[in-house]
Amino acid sequence: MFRLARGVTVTKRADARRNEKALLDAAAAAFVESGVDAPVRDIAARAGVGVGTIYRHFPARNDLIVAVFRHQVEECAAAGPELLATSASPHAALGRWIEIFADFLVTKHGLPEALNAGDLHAYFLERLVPVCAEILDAATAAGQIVPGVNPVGLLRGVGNLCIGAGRDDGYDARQMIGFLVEGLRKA
Amino acid sequence: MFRLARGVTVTKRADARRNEKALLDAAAAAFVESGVDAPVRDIAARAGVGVGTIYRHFPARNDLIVAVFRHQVEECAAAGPELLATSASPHAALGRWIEIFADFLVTKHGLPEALNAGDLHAYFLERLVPVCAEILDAATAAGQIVPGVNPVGLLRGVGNLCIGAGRDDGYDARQMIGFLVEGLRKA
DNA sequence: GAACAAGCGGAACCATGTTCCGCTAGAAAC
DNA sequence: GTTTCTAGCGGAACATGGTTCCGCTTGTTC
Repeated sequence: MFRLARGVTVTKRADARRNEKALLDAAAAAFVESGVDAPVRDIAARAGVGVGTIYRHFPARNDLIVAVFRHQVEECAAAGPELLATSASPHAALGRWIEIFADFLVTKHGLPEALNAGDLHAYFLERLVPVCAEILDAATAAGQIVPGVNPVGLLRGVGNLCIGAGRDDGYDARQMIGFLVEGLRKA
Repeated sequence: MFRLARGVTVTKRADARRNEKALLDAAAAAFVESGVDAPVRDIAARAGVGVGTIYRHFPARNDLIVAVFRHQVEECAAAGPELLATSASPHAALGRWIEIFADFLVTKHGLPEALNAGDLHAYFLERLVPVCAEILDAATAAGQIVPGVNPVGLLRGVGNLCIGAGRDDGYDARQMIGFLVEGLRKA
């Protein structure tokens, strides 16, 4: 993998690279079809590889999940500063950003649940907390929300509220999230 | 079990009654110690019975959970009308009742998660939704909260917010629930 | 084309919920 | 007290899911 003598080769073997791509594609498809709970074996079969191959590329199931959604998390993170710059007010930016975050979660069957169980947090929160903090700071500075709102707490709260959205019982995650954001307002 | 001829006997066998009690006690203890995810086998061992016995008394794991917490759910349900009668305002009653509900969930390791997964809903929600609806109606009628808040949605939202409380990362479920209830207020 | 190890496949392992069935032992009948 | 019947029991066995392991394959280099 890391051939350092005689012409610094740092490339993986061709088949390994191919398999990793195939796995990401297969996982993405499986997640859409069966949710992020799709069994490892199914994903492996879909990609035409053995389970061992999954675990070589992604040491745990969660790592595969993170890899599949990394791009979208990145986009969500990028939306933060942009909204802050273009919105009518920091509180409006906050509301809109949370909406984007929630839309991302709500459309991924089983992701919100998984976020709580596994240690997906590591990456998802690490990437998004600073963005959330920035918006929160701006809104606080503008006197639009109560002081002392913890970005980690807010993100986890919103994530939790997304759980079970999409089952047709009378639960509207977006409405609840709306109430939560509204409740942040300074009285 | 149901001997109807010759002197209507409707009692279970003595050992069966004893085992059911032992199971409830064992489960309660296991839930406190390891959360509601405590393996069925552990509970059986604790009660000194085989797993088969659990499944005869409680057809599914969830039924055991419901049985263990039924009493506390009942208490929570009873608190509703009482609070409505004694609180300064319907919105205050709502806040306090939600607090009681949340306290119940937060102190039961893994219960909020389980509420979403299994079909625990059946009983928990069935019992609590009408109570919540009554308080909500009173608060709406008093013009203290926005109209159209769905009791099922609110209860599930609060339940979701309780997930992961008690892990010492910076998540404060009660704070988030406070924001949510505050967000219900009529602007 | 020989040699080496990166990489592979999938059987095997572990943990969990649930089912099944042969045996045990309450309790009614005498 | 004994017999008889069956409710009820224990726990092996099955299903499903994540993860590990190891002998074999094959890409890559010389």
